[in-house]
Amino acid sequence: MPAKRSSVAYSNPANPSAPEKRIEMSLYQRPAKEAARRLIGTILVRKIRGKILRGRIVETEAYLGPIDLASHASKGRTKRTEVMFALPGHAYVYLIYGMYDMFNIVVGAVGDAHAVLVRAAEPLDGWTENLSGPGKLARGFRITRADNATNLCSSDALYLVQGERRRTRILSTPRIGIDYALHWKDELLRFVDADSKAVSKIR
DNA sequence: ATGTCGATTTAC
DNA sequence: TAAATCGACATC
Repeated sequence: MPAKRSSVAYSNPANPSAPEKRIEMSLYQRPAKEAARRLIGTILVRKIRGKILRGRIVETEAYLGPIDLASHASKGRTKRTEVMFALPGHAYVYLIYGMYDMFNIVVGAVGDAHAVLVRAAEPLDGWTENLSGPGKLARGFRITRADNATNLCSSDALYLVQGERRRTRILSTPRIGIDYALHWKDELLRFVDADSKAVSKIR
């Protein structure tokens, strides 16, 4: 019997009877700058080894495809970047510095190669874990390259749901760790929840 | 086949 | 301030 594929999951401990609404393609189909901003405050859900890990996303960065010198897509369509060019709504996970996996969400239209790097989250449900920083976030959620190309709209193990509806002050800043990217290093493509203590760093 | 370097983290 | 650690990519 295959697992049920539904956009609704009943796993909100704060209110078990309240269905969580899955983030669907309509959000992922937006350009990276817009998607990155809208993803602040949403909840990342990971089901692994019979457990559910949840965290509220508080920091993201937008990567704008081939024209963006900070994006891997600027190197062209390769085996590694193929998912970015072909699969909006799917995960793009890659290894950096030989030891950290980076969790990205492919966004935009097919061929745009836009992506959003998820950089920090607040652990929920009493889960105590430092998720402030992209390497630590992926490690905490047990996300690895094995999760590359996962469909976030249909996977039962990795997906996003709507956060609690509330006003969230969002700040934009330059992106972190891309000083090599010429003028692109100054673009305001990093988004943070201005009131969260879980943001990886101030700037 | 070989050299360079990174969308980071941690320790000194 | 620098090491860790390895795969992607460019170049030879």
